[in-house]
Amino acid sequence: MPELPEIESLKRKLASKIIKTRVARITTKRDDLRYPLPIDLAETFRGCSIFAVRRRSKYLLLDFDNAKTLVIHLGMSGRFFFTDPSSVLDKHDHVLIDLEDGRHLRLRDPRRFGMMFFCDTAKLFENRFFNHLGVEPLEPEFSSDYLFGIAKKSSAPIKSLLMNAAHVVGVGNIYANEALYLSGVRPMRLASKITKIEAVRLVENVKKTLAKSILAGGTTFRDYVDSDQKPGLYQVHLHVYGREGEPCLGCQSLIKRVIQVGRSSFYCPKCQR
DNA sequence: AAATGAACCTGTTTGC
DNA sequence: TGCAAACAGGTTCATT
Repeated sequence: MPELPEIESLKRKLASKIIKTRVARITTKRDDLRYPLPIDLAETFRGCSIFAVRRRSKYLLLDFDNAKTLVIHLGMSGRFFFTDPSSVLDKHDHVLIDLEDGRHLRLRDPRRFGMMFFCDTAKLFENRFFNHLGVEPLEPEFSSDYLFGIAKKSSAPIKSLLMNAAHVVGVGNIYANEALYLSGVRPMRLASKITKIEAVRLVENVKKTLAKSILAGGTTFRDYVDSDQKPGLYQVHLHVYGREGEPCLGCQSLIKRVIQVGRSSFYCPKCQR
C-alpha cells in the first residue's frame, strides 16, 4: 500500500496528535504478521509515554520514554488509524492501542505483510531492518552525483536501481514509474548508460514527485487512508502508473506495461528512451 | 558483490 | 453468472 509520502503524511499527523500521550493498554488480536509480534509488546509499553514520532525509509518510529522505539511497517495493505474504541472489529484488525486519554489506535492489515516490533532506541539502526539502508531521497545526500556514481557501477536497469533500498530508500513502484516518465528515461534502460543530465533530472523528479505527494497527503491508488481514515489526494497527478493502453499525456502514444523484477513498469514508448 | 526470483498473505479485478 | 487467474503500493532471504 503505502510508499514514503504516505508514511511521511501519517507521521506528521500522528506527531501532532500523540506526542506526550501515554499508552494505557495494547491488545493483540492476531500475532502472525510478516514476523510474529513480540510476546512482551503489551507489557513493554504499558503506561509509557510517546515523546517523538519519526520515519526512516517506510518505517514509522514511535519513541517512548522507556528508551524503546516501537517500529511499524504497513507492508502492502496496512493502515494505522484512530477510531472509536467501541467500533466494530474488522477481521484484519491485529493490534489495538488504547491511549490514557481515551483515544484508540488500530493496526489493520489484510495481507499481513506489515510489521510491528520494538528495540532499544539507542540501537535502532543497528538491527537488520535498518543497517543496510541507503540515503533518504529527500535529503541532500541523494544528489545527481550520488546517483550517477552508483549508476555507473551498476549492471541493473535504472528502475531496479531506484527501487533498491540499499542505494536510496522509499522510492516505491508508483514514484519510480512517475519519476522515470518525467525524466524521459525508460525503466529498463541500463543504469550504467544514464547520462549526467539524466541523473540530474531523475534526482530532481524523484524529489519533486515525493514532495508533491506529501503535500497532497499521500497517494491513494487503491486503499490508502491516513490516521483519520481519509484517503490521500495524489492519484489525480499520476502520468503513467496504472495507465497501460491509455494515451500519454504529452504525445498521445499508448502507455506500455512491462514486468521488471516481478513488478509492473509503465512507460511512454515515445517520450521515454 | 550485486542482482534476480521466490516467498510471505488476502482481496479485488479481469478474462474466459 | 461463476470460477480461475492475474494482479496489487513491500521487504527479506536464498540463489545465481
